[in-house]
Amino acid sequence: MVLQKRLDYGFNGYQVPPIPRATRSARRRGIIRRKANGDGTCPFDLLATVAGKLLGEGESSPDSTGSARGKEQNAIVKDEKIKEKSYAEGCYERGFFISELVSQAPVVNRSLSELPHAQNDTISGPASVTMSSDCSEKFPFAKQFVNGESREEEHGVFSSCTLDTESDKQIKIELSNNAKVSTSKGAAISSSEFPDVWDKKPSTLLVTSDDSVKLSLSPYPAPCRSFPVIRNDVKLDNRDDDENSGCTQPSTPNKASGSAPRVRDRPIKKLLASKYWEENLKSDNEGHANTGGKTMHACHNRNSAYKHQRSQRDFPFKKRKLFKCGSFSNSDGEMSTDGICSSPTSDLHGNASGYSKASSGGGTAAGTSVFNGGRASFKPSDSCVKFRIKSFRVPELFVEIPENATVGSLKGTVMEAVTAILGGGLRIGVVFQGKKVRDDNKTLLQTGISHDYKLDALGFSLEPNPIQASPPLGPDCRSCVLPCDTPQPLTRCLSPAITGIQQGRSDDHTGTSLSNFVESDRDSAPSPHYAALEKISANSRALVPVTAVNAEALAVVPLRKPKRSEATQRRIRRPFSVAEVEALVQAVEKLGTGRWRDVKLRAFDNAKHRTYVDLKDKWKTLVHTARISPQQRRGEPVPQELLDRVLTAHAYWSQQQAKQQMKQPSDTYLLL
DNA sequence: CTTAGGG
DNA sequence: CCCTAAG
Repeated sequence: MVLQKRLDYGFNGYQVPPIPRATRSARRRGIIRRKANGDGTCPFDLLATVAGKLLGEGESSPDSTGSARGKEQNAIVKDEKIKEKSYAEGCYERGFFISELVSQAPVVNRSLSELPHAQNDTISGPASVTMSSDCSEKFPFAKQFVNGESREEEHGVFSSCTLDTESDKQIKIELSNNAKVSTSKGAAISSSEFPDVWDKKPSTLLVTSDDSVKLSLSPYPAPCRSFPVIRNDVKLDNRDDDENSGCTQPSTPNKASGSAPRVRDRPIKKLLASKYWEENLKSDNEGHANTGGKTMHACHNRNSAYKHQRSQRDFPFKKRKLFKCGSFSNSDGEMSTDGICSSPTSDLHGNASGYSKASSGGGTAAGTSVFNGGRASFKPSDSCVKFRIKSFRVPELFVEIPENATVGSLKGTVMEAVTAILGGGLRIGVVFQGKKVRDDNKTLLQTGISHDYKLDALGFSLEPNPIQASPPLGPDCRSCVLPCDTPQPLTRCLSPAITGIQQGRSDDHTGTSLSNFVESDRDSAPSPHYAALEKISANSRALVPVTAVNAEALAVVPLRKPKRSEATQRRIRRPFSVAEVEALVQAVEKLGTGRWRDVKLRAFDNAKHRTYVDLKDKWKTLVHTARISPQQRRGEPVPQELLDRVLTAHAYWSQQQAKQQMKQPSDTYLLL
């Protein structure tokens, strides 16, 4: 048995890098453009699989004339803004795809079952995948929560993971220190429940069926303290008898898990799932140079989020240490996840030091078997680092679709895009102490990621697959991975984007600004407003201590209104090309300075992004450029010949203007 | 809305 | 490029 220390990290969210925005014209054409995804070797494959299923079979498939959307189908969105908005607010909601996925439970089930089973691995403990969605929410996009737990004795990969789209969507990951890096990456997907909080009010519905898995939603009673969010867990179980795949109605709210339809936890499933992911991750990660990470933010709120699509381009993500686990020392191999690692509370309070010592000695046996029981797992002795992924935001997608397309097709298209991304577009990057950890085979301990380390130095990033990576941001964007600061101020943990999302409903300002932001983006063209993004990224805290995610945070965070507000995004800089300069010079030579509107019409009528003010400014800079030494000039060199003409024309028209000036005054004078 | 200029 | 005053 191997003693392991576990680490728990909380992820607040991921931000996915935006995909280059299509030009306006392109947008008009209405075609979706998204990057093809690479191979599906990412942790999200599972999701992708599900999504794929959806697309293929689900009613929700895009083009399908889904009955559900009947009303909407005929609706045609004519206004670009509207379209974007809808995308932004609707389609992109992660709730959207996730919920969709969930609804397709059967698929999930299948995926899991299909996962290769590692023979060597021993799995113990609960292996159940829990998905929950909260129907209570009006939000069309149900929130889903997926919780999977798996355990591997020998490797102790990760215990469990939770994917929650709830307002606080989070994914929690637990790893043992011995876990390999790759594992950790994979782990991101799994999470465990927090005993304390969650268990208290387990309203879990189990849904199962052979082919289909059903989801039930029952809101999790809001945790008293730490988790403000309400969760509903649905567990998926394979039942032969159950053929129905539909989603169970949320009606049965709180059945205790026990009483519930019965949950057969199949450790195997979980394990498989985890393994599956892990493997994918490994393969994916290996050999790939890490390119600029992109971060994905999860959208917490229905509304908000998507206004920032552009910004999604990079997403840094951060993590924080929930609480100091350091005290735990560990344990052996336990992988029991739930108990120990999961619940922040317990860790924080009681277990810590005491256990560690005690257990470290001989905990082996316990560790292994622990898992079966489920609760038993509570061995405090492990030192773990907890991760909590608060949410995922879908990376910016480009969608162009004909105006006469149906809403259904739009949805489908978006789904497709999302699926593609999940399927192969992302990789997980680990950054520790400012360096990317490329060696997937190192253990966390070897890497230095241990419970007693400052997790602040650890960061995760979602990176686009090189293949489909979106260009926009430079390869090196520091902003991609941001380590979290100290866990202290919860408020600080929330990035504007996230915050906005979370509070979107309540905070009008935020919403507005976000939307505006988007709008401006649109106008501006190709490149995203990086600056804005960067800002957001910088401030955002993808990872947050689990404890952090609470009411406190939620309650507090009045989003600070973006000062200049994203709404007023600066237009992107677009250097004038030599050709443009040529056209400008020619026009000015003919029309003179002072008639910028005419110049615009004459030479730049087609360049919507060039306003007459821009032309005037450019002329101003050209004159300046022409007067300085070539060595002092920057940017694309302008042929001297043009600069000479600039000076000549400028001199000429200045003279003309002067003449006019002279005349006027004189006339006036004369009049007087 | 255009110009003109400063920032 | 932005912002603004001024026409």
